Amino acid sequence: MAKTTTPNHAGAARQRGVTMNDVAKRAGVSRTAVSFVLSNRENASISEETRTRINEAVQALGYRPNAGARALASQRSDWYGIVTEIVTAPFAVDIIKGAQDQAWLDRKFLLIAPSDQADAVGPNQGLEDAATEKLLEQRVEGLLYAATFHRGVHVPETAKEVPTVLINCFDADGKLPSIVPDERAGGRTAVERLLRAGHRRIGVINLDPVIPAAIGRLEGAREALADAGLELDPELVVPGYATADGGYEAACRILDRYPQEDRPTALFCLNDRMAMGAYDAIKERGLTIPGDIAVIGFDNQELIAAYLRPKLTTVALPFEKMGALGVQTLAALTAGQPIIADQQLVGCPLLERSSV
Amino acid sequence: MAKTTTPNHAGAARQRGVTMNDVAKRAGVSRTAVSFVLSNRENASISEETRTRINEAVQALGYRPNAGARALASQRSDWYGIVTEIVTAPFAVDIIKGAQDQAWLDRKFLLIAPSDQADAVGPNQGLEDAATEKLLEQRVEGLLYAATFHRGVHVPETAKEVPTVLINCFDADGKLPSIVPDERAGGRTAVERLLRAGHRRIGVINLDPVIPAAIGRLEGAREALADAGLELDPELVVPGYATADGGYEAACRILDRYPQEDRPTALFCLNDRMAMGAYDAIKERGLTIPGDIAVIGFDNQELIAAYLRPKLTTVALPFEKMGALGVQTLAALTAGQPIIADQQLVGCPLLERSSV
DNA sequence: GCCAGTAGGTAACGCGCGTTACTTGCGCAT
DNA sequence: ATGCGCAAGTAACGCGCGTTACCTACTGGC
Repeated sequence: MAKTTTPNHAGAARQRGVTMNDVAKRAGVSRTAVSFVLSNRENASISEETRTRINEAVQALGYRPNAGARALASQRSDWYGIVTEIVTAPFAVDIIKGAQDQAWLDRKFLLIAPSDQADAVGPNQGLEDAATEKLLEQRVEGLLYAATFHRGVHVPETAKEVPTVLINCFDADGKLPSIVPDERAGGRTAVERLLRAGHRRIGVINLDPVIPAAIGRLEGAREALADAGLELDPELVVPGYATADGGYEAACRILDRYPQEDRPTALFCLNDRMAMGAYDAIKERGLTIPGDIAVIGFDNQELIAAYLRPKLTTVALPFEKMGALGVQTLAALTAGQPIIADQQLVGCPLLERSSV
Repeated sequence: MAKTTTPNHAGAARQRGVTMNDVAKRAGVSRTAVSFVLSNRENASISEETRTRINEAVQALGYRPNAGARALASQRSDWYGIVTEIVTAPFAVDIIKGAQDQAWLDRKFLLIAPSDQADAVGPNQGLEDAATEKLLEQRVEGLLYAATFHRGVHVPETAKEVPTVLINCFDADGKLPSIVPDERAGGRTAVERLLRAGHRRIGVINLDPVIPAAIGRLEGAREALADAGLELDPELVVPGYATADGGYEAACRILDRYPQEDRPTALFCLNDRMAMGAYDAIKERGLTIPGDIAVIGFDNQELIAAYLRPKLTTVALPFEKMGALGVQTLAALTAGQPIIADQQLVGCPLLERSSV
């Protein structure tokens, strides 16, 4: 039996990688000692001298722990998974940033799985299942679901094997904890800002009235007006498609409907894209912003709000903070701690620019 | 010694997960047989009957393979890693989408690591190193580096232990393969479009002249003009900051400098943000787009280009395609295949809208 | 009646590491 | 001299799985 004893694809360029055994051998100690040093075990007793010898060996060999093996042995992966449509509809990409930053701080790794891979044609649900499945195969310790816009969603059944938190959406049928923007407070903030600038007659360019964003923001607007002893005039609330064109048309309707003295002096646009269209309508009529008409938006879509002329004052959706809070909640959940509430609301800060 | 023999955090909710052994036991076969069935080994001989019995057991128990253990045993992780600043500067997020889609098709998983974590304060380089290190600990089979804008970069030394491909950037000092947009051809495309519409006198709103995007796009513009027997008038090339304001100012300068009959009839803005500002300058002067002045942009920043009024005709940066090509190149590299070229150029398609 | 060949499996090793139980040497009080 | 306690380690098991080498019918050809 004169077989060569190199079962591993030995000739190839891929070197086997240095293991703990190599380090141990070089330092003249047992592998266990190396493991103790590398994982900083308090109680285990290793002399300062061998400790440094081991560390030197690690340096010299360029040893790098194998995360997979570590996960296998320790029964914990240090991974969270996030399944999201954001990768393909990047509007709310800051959620990922916030989540990732927070995960990094916690020494966790965030696995990002897209929820709408065109792997197989079919109803979207199946594809989310595939993404979830893939993440569970990686033995993630917790799952995050993130949506591009605030709405109710259905989460695959399999997800419930592991702690799960929803971000910018909520569980339409179950009891999963979620993190969503405080739309109502945001709407209030926007209108209060306009009132503070002296406006009494405020037009509202509304979104599709059934979505949570529209419901909440409008409710907040109503509250702010009520606090000032005013009522929201239903005639001044006009709906539009959530686009620049939609905003343009809605603004035209609202501006052309009244004689100058009855015309609203401010417009609350329920998102920045519509505000962008409203700008055009206002400028077309020879009116100035904010001199003749003040405009306030919502969402803080940087690419629009910061580049419009004049720059758009708007209420920001706290994507990054929601992402971070999602990871924090997940950490609490996996640690077995009770969570604060089923649904956590995150405030929407006002961003002052130049349109009010 | 009446110790309880449950070393695992047994009381907790976290069940141990069903393993291959469980499946084997339930199907009344050896674990090896299960492994053979699950990995679809061609040569191994398993009767059709036991095969279905095993599959039934898998279903019944809800068995899910442990990716980490599989990676450990098979010495291949099926992971690629991508290091990128895109997560925090989402302009080019489509690179991730393209890469991820392609990875998914290849049954690979893409680990996304942000390159600018504020983990420790210090020069950016160190942080990229940390991200790279973390990915290598996961034993990724290949590395991708993606930048938000086309430029030269320095890649951490450690990255070179594994096949590496750069996307939307290139190795400033070494020989790593890269995927970048064909800026020159894109510039040519833009100007050819304007020429085709009959324009002879074309103003160019330039970026910082030293960056690859500016150099390439301008060179392409020059070529297109030369093909038509024209020369690029240096006076008509005005630089500006890469913002809406910068575009506004540059457009003002260019529009106010000439009497009407000498005024350029078209503006080639080297990015869409500047085009956005140019729109304002044009409209302010009572001119129409594209009637009096045609405008063409570059980058195809959806949020701007598709929402400007009129919608902006522009040349798109092929982010998604570059991401996909990056993964394909990586696949070739890890398979030991030779790659096509050190630097692959990807074409920039024209997106016709309404501003020309 | 015997051997070769094949279908249908199984035992056992190793991947790299965490962890527990155990061993060894040594100083010190009795 | 003996026993005790502690510092400083080490041997060995198991995590879940891929893989190789082997084993046991059973069939067919001569």
